[in-house]
Order: sequence, then C-alpha cells, then structure tokens
Amino acid sequence: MRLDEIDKRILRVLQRDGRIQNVELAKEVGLSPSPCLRRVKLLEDAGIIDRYVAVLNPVKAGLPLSLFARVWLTAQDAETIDHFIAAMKTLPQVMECYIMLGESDALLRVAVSDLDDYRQFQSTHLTRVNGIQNVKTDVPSQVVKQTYALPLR
Amino acid sequence: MRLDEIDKRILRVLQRDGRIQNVELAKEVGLSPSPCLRRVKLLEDAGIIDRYVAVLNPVKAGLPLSLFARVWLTAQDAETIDHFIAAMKTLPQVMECYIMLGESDALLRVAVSDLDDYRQFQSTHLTRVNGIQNVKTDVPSQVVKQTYALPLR
DNA sequence: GCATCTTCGCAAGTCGATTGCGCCACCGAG
DNA sequence: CTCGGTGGCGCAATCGACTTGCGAAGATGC
Repeated sequence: MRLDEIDKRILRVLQRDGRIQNVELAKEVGLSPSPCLRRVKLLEDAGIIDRYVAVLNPVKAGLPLSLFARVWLTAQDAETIDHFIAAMKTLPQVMECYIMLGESDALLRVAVSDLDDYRQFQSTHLTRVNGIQNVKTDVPSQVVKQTYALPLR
Repeated sequence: MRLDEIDKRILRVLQRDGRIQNVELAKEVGLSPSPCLRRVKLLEDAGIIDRYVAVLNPVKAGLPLSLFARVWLTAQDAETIDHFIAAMKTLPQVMECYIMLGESDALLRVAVSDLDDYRQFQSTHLTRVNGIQNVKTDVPSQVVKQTYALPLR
C-alpha cells in the first residue's frame, strides 16, 4: 500500500492522539470527514495502523522504574534461545525483549516499582531461566524522550 | 489517587485497546456504562492515563529497523548533558533517549528504514552533536516482545 | 442505629460516526 | 481532440454511542 502525503499526515496525528475525533482529524489534514475516515479504515485494514493503546504515566501508575537488562546466554543454539524467548514471553514485567546481534545476546526492558522490586524479579524469575549466563542491568537516571511515534518522512 | 481492582481492570483493557467502546469496556470490567466512563475520565484527569496513541506496524510503515545506540559523552557536566539532551529532542529518528547510570552515558532507540539510512543518520546528525565521545550500536535480530503496557499488579 | 458520603444504574438528550449517492478531476483509448 | 471509465471527494440523512442528571443502594463512621 502506497502512502501519500495525506496518509502520512493522518498517521502523524494519530500517533500523537489516538482518540482524536474524526471531524477534527479531517480538519487537521485538510479533508472532509468521510474521506478522512475512509482513509483511516484503509490504514487499519492494511495493518499499517496496528492498534490503539492507552499510554499510562509510569510514576502515577506505581511503576516508575524502567530498567534495561543485557543478557548473555550460555549458548546460541535454537533450543537455548527458544527456551529463553518462551520464558520472557511469560513474564509480564518484561515489557520489551529483543534478541541481539553483537555484544550481548538479548536486551530486556523491565518495569518495576523500585530497585527492591527488581532484585526480587531477578532472583525469583530471571535466575530461574535456564540458559542465562550473565545479566548486566543498565539504569536510566532520566527519561529524556519516550515517543512511540515512528518518524514518517 | 488510589486504584482499586476495577480501575486496574480498566487500565489493563485500555492498554490493550485504547479505542474500545465504553459499553464494551463496561461489560469487560463488570460495570454499567456511566460509572465506567466516569472512572476513565477520573483516570485521565489524574494523569494516570497520559494519552492515547495509534501504534503503527514498523515494517508496513517503511521503518522496519529499530536500533539501539549506547552513547558515551566527553564529560558529565550539566552543560554537556543539557546540550546533548536538547539535540536528541530535535531528532525525530530518536524515538527514545535515556540518560544512564553505569557503563554508558545515554541509550537511544533510533527508527530507520535500513542500515544505510542509519549510517546516514549517524554521519549527518549524531556525529555533529558536540559532546559525543563514542557510540556503540546494538542491532536487534528479532523482536520477541514489544508491549507498551505496564504490568499492573 | 442513624446520618452521611460515595458510587452505582437508569434514562433522555445531544453529538459524532457511518453509509449511500452525486459530482468532479484525472487518465487512457480511440 | 473527444469520449468513456475510474477513483476519490464532499454532502446529507440515519444510526448508534457518548454524556449528563437524578434517584437508589450500599458502605462507613459516629
């Protein structure tokens, strides 16, 4: 599916405000409501818009800490990796998990309420996963920017 | 603001589907529509729900690569850091930016279309920022999990 | 046990979403 | 150059959901 300038404008707005009303969205992108809504539906059906979500304030929701954990596995064979992946999928504290090329084997983003909470998570969940050789935790001291918006050019 | 079990249920649902209709949301959490909507409004006013966003499919939107860059600065004084932060805020490719404690000084998530696009970004934008001493790029080979939902217990 | 406060559920009114239809501009063929 | 076809836009009417006010029920504290 080819995106023209109006589609990109729609996507930029929806990435800022996923609950904007169609009439207002139409005004912002320079269209009347019905073709605007039609384009949104097409973008949804094409899967370009994957879903809509509410973004919570982590501090006010009681999970102010977001830690990064770099993971080294004992081996890189499919069995070890698949087992690790399956384990990560079951842990709700793991908000993001990537298998990495390069230095470490995986990168996690873990949401916790404080450092004690993280230590508990590490001891009762992470260390019980087979195949993990080492974990290095990286702590952000300041969140400079956290957009989930893709920069469409 | 104290969250009871119903509030948490509402937040869990809205983190999955930010455009769910109020009547359906009410059914899922076991409430009638009006008190349900009232709670949602309170959660928004309290800032617990920060905003609603559309989540795009990075592949279908033409930005399939999400790279992590660990940054080392030349110094840790406020001036150097503030200048770096200001620069990161202006770069749309930088979806996330954290100032880190520990090994590296900052962590970035950069959205690009391919590796050439990233090289171009690095040479025309990153290297022109004063105060950057070194950058190590970490490439994910597989996205195992990518939830923006906080695990409310 | 009573008063008060909070929160729920119901119902009516209002607003926006949704669909069908006609029109216009662009494009290709003859 | 003209004509037929196609795709997208805008308008209007219907439908559905959101929204607000009010009465009732349950919980809490004195």
